[in-house]
Amino acid sequence: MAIDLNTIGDEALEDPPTYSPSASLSGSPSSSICLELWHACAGPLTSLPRKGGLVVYFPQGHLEQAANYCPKVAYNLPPHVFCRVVDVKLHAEATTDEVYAQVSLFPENEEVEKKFQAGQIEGDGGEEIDFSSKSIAPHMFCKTLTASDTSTHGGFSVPRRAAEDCFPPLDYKQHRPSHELTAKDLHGTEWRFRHIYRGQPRRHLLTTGWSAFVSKKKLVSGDAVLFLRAENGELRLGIRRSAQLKSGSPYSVLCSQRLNIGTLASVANALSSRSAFHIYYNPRASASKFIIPYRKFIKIFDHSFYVGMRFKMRLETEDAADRRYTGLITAIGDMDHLTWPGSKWRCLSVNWDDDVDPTKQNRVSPWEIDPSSSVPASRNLLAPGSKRTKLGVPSIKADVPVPDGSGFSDFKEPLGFRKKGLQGQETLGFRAPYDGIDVSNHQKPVIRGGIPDPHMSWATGTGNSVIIPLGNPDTSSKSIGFGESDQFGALMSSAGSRRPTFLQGYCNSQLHPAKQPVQVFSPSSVLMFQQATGQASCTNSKYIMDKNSREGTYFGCFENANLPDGPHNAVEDLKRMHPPVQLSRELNHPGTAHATVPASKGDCWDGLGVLPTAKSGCRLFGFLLTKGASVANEFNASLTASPSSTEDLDLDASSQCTGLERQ
Amino acid sequence: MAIDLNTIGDEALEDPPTYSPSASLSGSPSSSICLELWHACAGPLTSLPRKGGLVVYFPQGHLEQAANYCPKVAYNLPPHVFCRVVDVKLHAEATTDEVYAQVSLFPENEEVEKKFQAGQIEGDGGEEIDFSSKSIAPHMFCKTLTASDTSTHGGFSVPRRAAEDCFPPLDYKQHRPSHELTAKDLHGTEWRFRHIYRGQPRRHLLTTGWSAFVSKKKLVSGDAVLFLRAENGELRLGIRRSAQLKSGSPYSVLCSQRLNIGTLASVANALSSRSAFHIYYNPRASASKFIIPYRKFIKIFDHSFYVGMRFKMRLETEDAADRRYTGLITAIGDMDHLTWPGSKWRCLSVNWDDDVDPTKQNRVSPWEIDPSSSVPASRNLLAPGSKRTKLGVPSIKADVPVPDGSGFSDFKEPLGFRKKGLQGQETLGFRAPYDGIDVSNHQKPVIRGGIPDPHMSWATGTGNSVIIPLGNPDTSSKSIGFGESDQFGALMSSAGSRRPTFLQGYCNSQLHPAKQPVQVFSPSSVLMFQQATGQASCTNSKYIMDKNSREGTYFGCFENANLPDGPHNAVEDLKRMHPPVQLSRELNHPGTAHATVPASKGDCWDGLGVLPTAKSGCRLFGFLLTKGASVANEFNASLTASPSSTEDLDLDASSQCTGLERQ
DNA sequence: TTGTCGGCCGTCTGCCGACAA
DNA sequence: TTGTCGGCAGACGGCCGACAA
Repeated sequence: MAIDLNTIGDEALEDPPTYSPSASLSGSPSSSICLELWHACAGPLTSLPRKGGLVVYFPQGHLEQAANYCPKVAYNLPPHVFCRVVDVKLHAEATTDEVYAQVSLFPENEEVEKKFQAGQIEGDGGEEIDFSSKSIAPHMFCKTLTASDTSTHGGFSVPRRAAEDCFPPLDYKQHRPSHELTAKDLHGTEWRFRHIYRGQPRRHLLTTGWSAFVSKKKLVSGDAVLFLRAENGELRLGIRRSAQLKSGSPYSVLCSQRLNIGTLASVANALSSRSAFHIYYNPRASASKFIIPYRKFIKIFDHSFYVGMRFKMRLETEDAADRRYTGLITAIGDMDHLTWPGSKWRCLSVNWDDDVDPTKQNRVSPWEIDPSSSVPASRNLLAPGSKRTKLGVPSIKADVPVPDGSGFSDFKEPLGFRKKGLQGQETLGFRAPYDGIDVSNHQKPVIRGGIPDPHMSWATGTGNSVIIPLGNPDTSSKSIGFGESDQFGALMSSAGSRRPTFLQGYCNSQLHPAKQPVQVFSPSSVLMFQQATGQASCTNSKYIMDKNSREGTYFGCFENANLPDGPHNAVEDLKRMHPPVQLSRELNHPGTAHATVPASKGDCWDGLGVLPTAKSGCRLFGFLLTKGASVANEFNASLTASPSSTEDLDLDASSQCTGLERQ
Repeated sequence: MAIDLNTIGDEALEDPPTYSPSASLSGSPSSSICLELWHACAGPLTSLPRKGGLVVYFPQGHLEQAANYCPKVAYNLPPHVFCRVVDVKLHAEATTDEVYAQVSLFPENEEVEKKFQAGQIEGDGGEEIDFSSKSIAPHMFCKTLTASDTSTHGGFSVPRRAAEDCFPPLDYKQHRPSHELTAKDLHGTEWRFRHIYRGQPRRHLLTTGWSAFVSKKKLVSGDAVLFLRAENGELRLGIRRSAQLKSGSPYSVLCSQRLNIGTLASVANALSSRSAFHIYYNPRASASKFIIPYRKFIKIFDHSFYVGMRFKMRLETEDAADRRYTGLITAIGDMDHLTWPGSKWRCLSVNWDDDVDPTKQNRVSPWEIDPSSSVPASRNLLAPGSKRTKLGVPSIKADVPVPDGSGFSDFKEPLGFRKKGLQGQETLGFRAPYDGIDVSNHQKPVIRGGIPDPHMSWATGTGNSVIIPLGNPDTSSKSIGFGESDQFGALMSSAGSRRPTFLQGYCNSQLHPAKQPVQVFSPSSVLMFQQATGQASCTNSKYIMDKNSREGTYFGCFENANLPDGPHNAVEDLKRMHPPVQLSRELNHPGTAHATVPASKGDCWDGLGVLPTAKSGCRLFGFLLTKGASVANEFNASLTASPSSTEDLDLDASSQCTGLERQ
């Protein structure tokens, strides 16, 4: 077993994570998962939470991963669950080699969170093990299989440098040097191949044994295999299936079952009983992680996120390489307000500069992105101080900065919603509070102020975070049927700490029998609590909203529907401050300000999900050996260069049915 | 869809069962299960409860079926659960074609049971659809596959009568008449075969298409296929895998998962909340059904069951044929007294006259067997009236017959237990109460007596049923910490109805929050209740027993451990009445009385699980076409006649791995 | 009547270098 | 440097009647 401990983040070394490498459920108990191999199969962007660390768990993202297999029932779970990582186990599906991790989480209450914020808990901020490129096993390569590689006609063509680096050396003095290789897969199963150096010109090939591997693993062209030489010289062998087959394919039946079995129901159960629960995380099933280190999550409140902001983000490319893309925030708002009000999960709608959008991912979470450093200057210049004056919005309170209401465009919303809107105010969105000149002296008021600063939780939803300092907390809490005002008050005072307590705690479960709906204490979850108690449904809220503020848009179902008139009007005023004119102009011409984008071919990528990927690449020492400048070009080239190769793509050694049966 | 309604029992026609034929979960939604085919695949002995009927559900048997896959946790469930059948759905596993039924049950309370007994509920006594031979589809055949059938070398040899009866006629004037057949499997998938009549001598063969079917269904020699011609002429095609592969094989992964998911936990949940629950019943996974019509179950109290009694019983033979076996009851007692005290599930230990014991089934449930009509006379002559006198056991009460204590032999018990026993009284067992001359005038006291007759529930456990008339119910209930004496009293009075209320009701669940352990009301469950409340553990009972009565044997942990001294001594006296001498003599020579057994080769059958079955048989119109007198001989013959055929048995078209990989 | 075998032929598997991208 | 192809040989699939149980 060669687990490289140096693949673990430096800060974590004080409390070395004791990973529990584990065989898959149906595998032999003696086999164990090689961490390096697991990560190599999981992909370059995969990271894992550290055992003992504090994390935020997003049921919404979890459900998103499992959505293909189980009904979308949220069980009244809060959008953010504050947890400690009890254990992390690495697994691989026995039948498909799909990698997944079993993460055991224990729900924490806000006491721990407060202590952590106050610095009373040191060094376990939930650092995740991000397998940085330096720590990846040095002797490894990953090759996307060609039609020839997967055809029954021949063997596997090994890239020269890969063979020289990873495989035992051959005796090149011989005419056709060859020997037998042995490689272990994730389950510890050994695979033997004949490695030969032959042909004119000479090349490395795997012949005997290769086709058995292909058919047993049901590999098709476009899938990738990776070889990895461990420090003890042992060879490891993993596979990474192509992204196209990921959804809807029957090969992950078992995994789906594992995800399926009471996914969120068991979580809800664990939260109400304050017991540990287990999450199965498939790093290749969904682009976004739904367990995020608390420290990483909290950082999003140190940055401004505003519509029109440029950012960078790492994404996995078609050939499973790590690439940095750039994009533009087009809107900020709840992804599914009815079910997950105030969730930060994928609350940013984005447009990509680059022409490739692997998973059609037009929504990202704030912690996933990297604010582009070249932009803020120009953005600051655009800050419409004059507009604010021009619109004549009253400054409500001098020392409490007010988020402005611009920045949300519903240009992606269906027309049906748009028609409900009124005079261009179709949607409700909020810019980050510290954006612009007016609030420049409030860049970091959080640390200074002992006074609750609700704007820190801007993304919690626009409603309560604005209202509380303006209106009467008691009134608002009563108006929404939140009976336990002392708890609410406790929450308010806790907001005086370094950071606001927006995560959902479960500390008072003793006071409430388990039969009650899951308790939520943060303002952002008030609406959810209403739903649970049945005192007010979101439909009702929406009705009030439509009636009073005519906010009938998709994101219009906000908590502010329950506000008294005063604050509510203030919110409406805020929205008028920044009409979306400037935004939409910028969005319609994304290349104007920052022409880093090549001639956009975004439209032609819609067909990618249908066509097979004949392109291939080889990764060696983190260096992409694939030739060609653009992925798109390479893809097209392979299509035009070998039009007849599609017949090979149909070959599947495991299905040798006769013509009769095929009919 | 051709569901033959005439396959359903006649009595049920007044309320025709609306079966819900259902595709397997992962199958196509349009396909539907053919009832005839389902039953043909399930086996000749399979029966199904009727929708709307009253049944007894045995968690113990359920757990037995699922035991291969899930932990044996009984969740404090009572041994017998009285239910109404809400729905019955037929399914077939998509990947394995395993048939199973989803039975939805609703727990009933004893009120309904009482009404039913009093005749106030008519005509829904839970008749089951027993597919009697007359109702089986007339045009069907089932053939166990030979090595040649499953080899890739050739096709499928169709028995002549089968082909003439089930397949469309060929034009025999042609030299080699042939045409194409189409048959639908359980999922509605069509399979096409070339049917040809050729060879010298002429024979029917399925050639093209056959091997694809074999490899797709992963059939091996020993498995059976069955063809069935529906009334509309459509051909159906099913498979029955050989019994050898049933346990431990990976092919029923999905089914196991379905069984696994909280098998008994969900039942316990449903009982405590009085809601319906769903049972997956695999008719081929276990020999005994665990959902029994109430009427059938209650009949066991009309018959005597005593040690030494001869009986007949239908069992499925090796080649899935329905055969009648005869045997002898060797003991009567709980199968697992610790977990299921008083359970009637397989409470009879038996010895088989016949040399074949397919599932090594040495325990049966009373409703499974048919009392042999030829035996009782001789048995009555053996009734040891003289012995009773000889032992000097006092007659406790003249008009209350006393069960005698003979009849249980522990010759199958491990020695470790035996050593704990004392002077030949190693075990505690009870003969049926109406056995012998002394009680011959009590043959049917149940209907006559308005007085509670505890002996009716002889199998409920020996303790309370003996004690109650002798001792003071209040005393005994207090001594075991049964706090709710009024409920206990209610139970006692309910025992005055036509039949004793031994089934577990759940009518009072409103009074008890769900968090309490499952409520049980019958005397037989007292010990279980103790365990749940923690006031007395079975270990304690055992300790008392060892101390007072020195009953440290396997079946010694009975309720009577808690009895006051008086009745307890009576029980000890009862045990002394019939030392197991006579019984063991009879058991050691099973052939003496009824020499219906051929020269027994029982020992040589131990190896059956290892060797492949090369034997085959063909069933046509319920007539077994297989030649050969004894199954054992046939098996041996095939081994000696074709020693080289074993290489064919190894062939598996789906695994074409190279020699390299095989190593 | 039917299970197994040898004969036979067509297809598939899989190793080789040629060729070209 | 390596993806694909034609050539080639051996393995396998699968249809046939012979033979015998």
